[in-house]
Amino acid sequence: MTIRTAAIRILCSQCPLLACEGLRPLDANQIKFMQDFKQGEMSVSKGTQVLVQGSISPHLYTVLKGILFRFKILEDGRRQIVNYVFPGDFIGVQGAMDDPLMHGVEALGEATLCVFSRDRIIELFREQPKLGYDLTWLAAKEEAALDEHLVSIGRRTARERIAYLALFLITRGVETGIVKKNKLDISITQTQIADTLGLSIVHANRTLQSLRRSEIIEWTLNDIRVPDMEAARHFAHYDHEPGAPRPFI
Amino acid sequence: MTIRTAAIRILCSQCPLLACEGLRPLDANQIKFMQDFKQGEMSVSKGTQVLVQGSISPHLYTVLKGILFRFKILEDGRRQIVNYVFPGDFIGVQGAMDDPLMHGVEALGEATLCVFSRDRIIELFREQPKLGYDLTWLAAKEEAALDEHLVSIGRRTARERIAYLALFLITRGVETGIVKKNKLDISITQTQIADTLGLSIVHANRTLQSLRRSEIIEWTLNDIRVPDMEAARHFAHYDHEPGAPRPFI
DNA sequence: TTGCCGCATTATCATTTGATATAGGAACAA
DNA sequence: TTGTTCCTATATCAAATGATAATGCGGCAA
Repeated sequence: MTIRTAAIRILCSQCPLLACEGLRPLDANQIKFMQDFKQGEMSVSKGTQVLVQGSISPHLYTVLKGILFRFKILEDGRRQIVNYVFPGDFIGVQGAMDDPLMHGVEALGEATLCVFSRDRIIELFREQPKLGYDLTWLAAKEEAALDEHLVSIGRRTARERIAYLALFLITRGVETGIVKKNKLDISITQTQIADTLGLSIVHANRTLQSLRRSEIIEWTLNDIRVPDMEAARHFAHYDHEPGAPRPFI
Repeated sequence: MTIRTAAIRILCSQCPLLACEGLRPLDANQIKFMQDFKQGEMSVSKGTQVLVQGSISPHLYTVLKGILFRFKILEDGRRQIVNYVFPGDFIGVQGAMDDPLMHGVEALGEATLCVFSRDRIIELFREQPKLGYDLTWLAAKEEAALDEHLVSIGRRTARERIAYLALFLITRGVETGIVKKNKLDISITQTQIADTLGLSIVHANRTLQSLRRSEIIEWTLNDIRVPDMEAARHFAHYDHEPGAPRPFI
C-alpha cells in the first residue's frame, strides 16, 4: 500500500496514452490545454485504495498505467466489485460531483494516475467542448459496461458469468491496446472474481475449475487465457467485439 | 402499443419539467437554445418500446411525463431490466453514440417524450457548455444507480433486494417531485420485478408476500407503499435520501 | 530455518432459488 | 354470455448456490 504523489514529470505531449493503440490521441491544441489542466501524478502499489468510499475527493484521475477496480461495500462487509478500470479511463466522476464518494477504487497491481482538480472540471467543458463531449462518451460507455454486468449477475449462470468476465476483461485489454488477442496478464484473486459476479468464493472456485476442465477458460492468479474466443463468446452469450478507438482526456 | 409523434405543441418555456419540484429549472437563455434544439414530441402508451435493442436510433429523448424502463435481452429470451427512467431523464446516449442500441426502453404506462436529433448533440456542448456538463452529471448519476443495482443483485438477499427496489423507486419519485413521501403510484408486474432483481417470478412472488406479511413493503400492481421508510432503509441496508435537485435538458 | 499469511482447493451439509404445473381472479372483446 | 389473456398465487420437486471447516502450498519476514 504505497502512494507516491509527484510533481509533473510526464509532459502531456509525452503521455504514454498517446501511443496507446486503441485510444484516440488528442490533437495539439487539446494537449496544450490538458498540460495546463493537469495537476500532478500519482503512483500506487497493489492493493492501494486510490479513492475511498465515503470520503470527499477533490481530485479526478485518468489512469495512465495499470488496472484497478471500483467497488462498493455494505456496512456489514459485503463487497460488490462494480467494474474494472483500464488505462485511459477517467475516474472520480461516478456518483456525484461534490458529495462523498459512493464507491472505492483499488489498484490490482502497480498503477500510475494523472491527477486533476475537481473544481476546474467546468473549465474543460467551457474551453474544450469536444473534450466535454468525450467525457460524456466515456460515461456512456461505462453505463453500457454496467448494463452488461447487470445482465451477467442477474441472468447468466455461474459458468456463463465467469466466461463473460474473462471475455469482458480481455476485450477491454484489447481495446486499450495492452494485450494482443486471447491472453491477458492480470492478477485477480478468486475472492475478487466472486465479488464481481455475485458468487460465494467457494462456488467461484468450483466454477473456475469446471471451466478449466471444459477448456473454455484458463484463469490463474497471473493471467486469463481463452483458447477459443469465438467458442467462449458463444458459450457466454456475449458477442461484444472491440469497437471504435476510445477517447481519453 | 401506440406511438403518436407530433410537431411541437409544448413550448420549452411552458415545459412541464420547469415546474417540477426536485428538478433544477433552466435559465431563459438555455430555454431559448433548447427550443431551437427540440425536434418534436412523442406520446406512447403502456408497453410501447420507445427504443428497440439492436436498432439504430437517430433520436435522443428527454422524458416529460411517465415512467419507463431500460432493459437488455439475450438471444434466448432472458431479460434483465437495468434501470427505470423518470421525468427529466435523458435517454438514448447510453451505450454508444452511433452504433446499434445495446438496450431497449419500454413505457410502464402512458408517457410523453421530448425528441432531439442525435446529430446535433455536439452543438449543445459547443454552445451551452453548462448543459453539456449537466449531461455528464446525469450520466454520473445513472452510473451511481447502476452501481447500487449491482450491489443489490450481487450481494443482497431476495428480501433485501425487493425492499431496496421499492425504496429506490420511491426515492426517485420524490427526487422528481411526482410523489410525496412513502407511496408511489406505479404499475410494475411481478415479472418485471423479477427481471430487475435477478429472481425467478415464483421466487419474486414468494418474497413479495413475505415482505407484505412482515409489513415492510406493500407492493401491488398499482402502487408501492412503505409503512416505515426508516425501518425499510435499515432492513435493506440502503440509506440513500433524495439529494440535490437534478438538472435536465 | 520457522512460523505466519494469503490464496486455492476439497468435502460435507444446509439453504436458497429455480422449474414446472395448476388454479383463480380481473379485465376485455366477440 | 363465453372465451381469451394477463397477472397473481400455491404446491411439489429439483438444482444451484452458500456456509463452514479443514488442508495444502508458496511467499515472506523474523
